[in-house]
Amino acid sequence: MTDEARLPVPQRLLAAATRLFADQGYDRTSVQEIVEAAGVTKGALYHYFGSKDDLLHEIYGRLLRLQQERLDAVAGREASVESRLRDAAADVVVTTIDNLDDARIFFRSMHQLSDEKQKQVRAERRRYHERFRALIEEGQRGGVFTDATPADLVVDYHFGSVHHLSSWYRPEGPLSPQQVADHLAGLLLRALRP
Amino acid sequence: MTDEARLPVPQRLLAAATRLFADQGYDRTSVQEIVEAAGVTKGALYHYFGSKDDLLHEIYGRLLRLQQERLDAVAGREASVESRLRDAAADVVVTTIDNLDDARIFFRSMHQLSDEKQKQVRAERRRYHERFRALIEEGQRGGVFTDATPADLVVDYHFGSVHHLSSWYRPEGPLSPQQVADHLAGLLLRALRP
Amino acid sequence: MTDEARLPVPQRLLAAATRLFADQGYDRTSVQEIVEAAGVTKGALYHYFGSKDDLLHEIYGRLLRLQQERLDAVAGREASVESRLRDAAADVVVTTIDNLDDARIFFRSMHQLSDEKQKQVRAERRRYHERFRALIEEGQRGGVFTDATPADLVVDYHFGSVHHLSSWYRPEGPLSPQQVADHLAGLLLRALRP
Amino acid sequence: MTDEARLPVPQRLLAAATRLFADQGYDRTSVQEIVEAAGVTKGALYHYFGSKDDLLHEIYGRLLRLQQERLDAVAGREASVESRLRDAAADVVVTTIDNLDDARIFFRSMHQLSDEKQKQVRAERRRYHERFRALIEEGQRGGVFTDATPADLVVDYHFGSVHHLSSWYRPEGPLSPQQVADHLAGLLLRALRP
DNA sequence: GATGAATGAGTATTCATTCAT
DNA sequence: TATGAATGAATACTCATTCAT
Repeated sequence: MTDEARLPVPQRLLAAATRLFADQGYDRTSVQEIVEAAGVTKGALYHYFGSKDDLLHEIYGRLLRLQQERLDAVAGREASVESRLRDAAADVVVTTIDNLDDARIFFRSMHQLSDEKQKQVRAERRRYHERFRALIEEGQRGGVFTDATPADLVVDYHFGSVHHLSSWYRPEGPLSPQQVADHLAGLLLRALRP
Repeated sequence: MTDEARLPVPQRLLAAATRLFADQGYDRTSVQEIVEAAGVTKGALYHYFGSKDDLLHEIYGRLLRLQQERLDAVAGREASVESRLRDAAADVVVTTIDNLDDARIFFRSMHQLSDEKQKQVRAERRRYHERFRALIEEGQRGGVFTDATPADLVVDYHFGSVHHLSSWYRPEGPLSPQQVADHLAGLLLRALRP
Repeated sequence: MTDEARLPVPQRLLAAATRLFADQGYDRTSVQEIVEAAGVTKGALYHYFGSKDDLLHEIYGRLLRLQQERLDAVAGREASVESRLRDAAADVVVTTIDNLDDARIFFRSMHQLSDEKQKQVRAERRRYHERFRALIEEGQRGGVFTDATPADLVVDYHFGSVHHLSSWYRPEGPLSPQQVADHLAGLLLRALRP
Repeated sequence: MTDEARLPVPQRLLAAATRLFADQGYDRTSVQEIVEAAGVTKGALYHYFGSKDDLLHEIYGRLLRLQQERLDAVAGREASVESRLRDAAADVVVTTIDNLDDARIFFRSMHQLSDEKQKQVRAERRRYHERFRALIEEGQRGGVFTDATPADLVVDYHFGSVHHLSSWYRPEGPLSPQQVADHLAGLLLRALRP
């Protein structure tokens, strides 16, 4: 609170909204609660954001941009496809856990965005999905991964487990984010062995 | 509609609520919409259900009971642990797809249940989780599955992909429910190879 | 108030809205003021009326129907065209004064109706206008009225003065509604002398 | 727009406000819309005008001063009272049509002025009304106009039709402003024939 | 069993105005 | 002169639930 209180108003609003949306869900969080938590008035919120929906969209955008950047970096590296896929699979787990509030909102409240913004988000997610799938297909073509399962399905298999993290992962649990990431990447790579 | 119109009132309400909750989400669906879709009045709804929350809880219960029964049946069969796990993993995929509206509600609206009912649901899900985990541990102890990854994490890995089905599976897509189930069970079993 | 308090809720709301819209204008009157004046809650208002706009529309409809009926009756009588026009011209003045609140709302707030409802009202007013114009044209064809001025313009001339009544007429003034009506009808008829 | 963009800021604001008030009504037009249309900021508006109300008052003042000047000029001419009344009656029609946006605002939004400013405007209109009435009374005393109708009522009769212009006159219609003016003045003069 | 009128607390959003810069 | 962030009160409308019939 004392930390956040020093931030500029828009960031303060975004931080408050993120916490509340993650805890209570988008529909259950009122604009009034957000502005109270941020220590500003409604007028200030609507000065910076066009609507409650805009806040949600901005939270999505933040996480999407972060993960897309990291995937692009990892996938573009000079290394074996196995190594790149393992790193990509593990990295998305770590960054999801590091931004667990954002992730929880992402998977729980996406369908509460306006139709128009939902379309936009879906397009960005598709780009992410396709980049990831390309890695798998590269390995399948090279024979280092089995092609027993269509690459699309493999992507959905892995991302299901990433989404699910926000349902069960607790920071106070026995496994560090990196350990969880290594395990989940390991499962994926083993499932792809020819 | 003509089918549903013949059902007894409580079932008609449940069917209408399921469709609407799946399409719009729990919070976005008003009691008025439900009773209109079911062709009854508010008084009738409150005659059979104590609250809007009760409807949601009943929808959960229906799916949970179904999947628990099927898991118990499969896990109790006389067969190798590999065969039983493969069947259990595939079965939950098929029944999830067969009840995709219920599943969508399950994963999207659970946190909108009252705290008390949420606790109850969580307890039932834990029972399901534990039964599934026991199968994996059995295989690990017998050496037919690797124990590189803790059984708990494996369960979460698989159930992540099951939850995720309601985000991407479309009946009009190229894969039948059984085909998807076989692929996902295959991935799980391959990941568990020693 | 004691009178109105006994009326059914919808009429009570309409009476309260009429008084307030006439006094303060549509935009300056809040739904809260209306329900307080009617002694009910907002929920009750929205139970009977879909929107604030609906109240306004209903007030219009009431006056329009009344005046259309009376014009049709007068114009359809067996009498000279001069006599029928004089009666019609005077009658609309009297009923406007008798419903001065409705009339004030009519001329001051029509453009605050939703576009869709405005269209509807305009169509109904056109019907009224045309019936009135037909009387004038009948007299012009028969030579009892001059055709120096197009009938359309004559109708607008007269209705201008009718609309204007709500700006200046005061019940406590020196002229009774009937006296005002006779004078205004007299002016019209004199202006139409060949 | 390019024309207006060159005007000094206060005139630009007044021009934008006039257009918007005429189109949407005073209450439906926000200060934000006005400053955006004028290409300035809120601070600038409040630098030149004390309030939104002031803009409306200034628009009134502009039209009132114009019409008062013209009436004084016409009424003071050396000519028969018939000729002066005809010219005055026609002139107010032409200047109303030439400033139809102002006129629309005048008749539609006057009651949205603050009480104090409304009083001021009413006093100025009364002066106008009285000057016009004096012409009619002059003709009645001289026997060139009938005194069958009180002069006050005759003024209201004519001004009703002037107010009404903003409801029906369209520049693209068949009659020019001068033609409409001649017709309406003709009706008035015929109605006053002894 | 079932109705539907009524409640009352809640929702997101708008807006004229102020004021430190 | 002019900015634009911020206020605070108001706005129309929604909704789960109750209850007399």
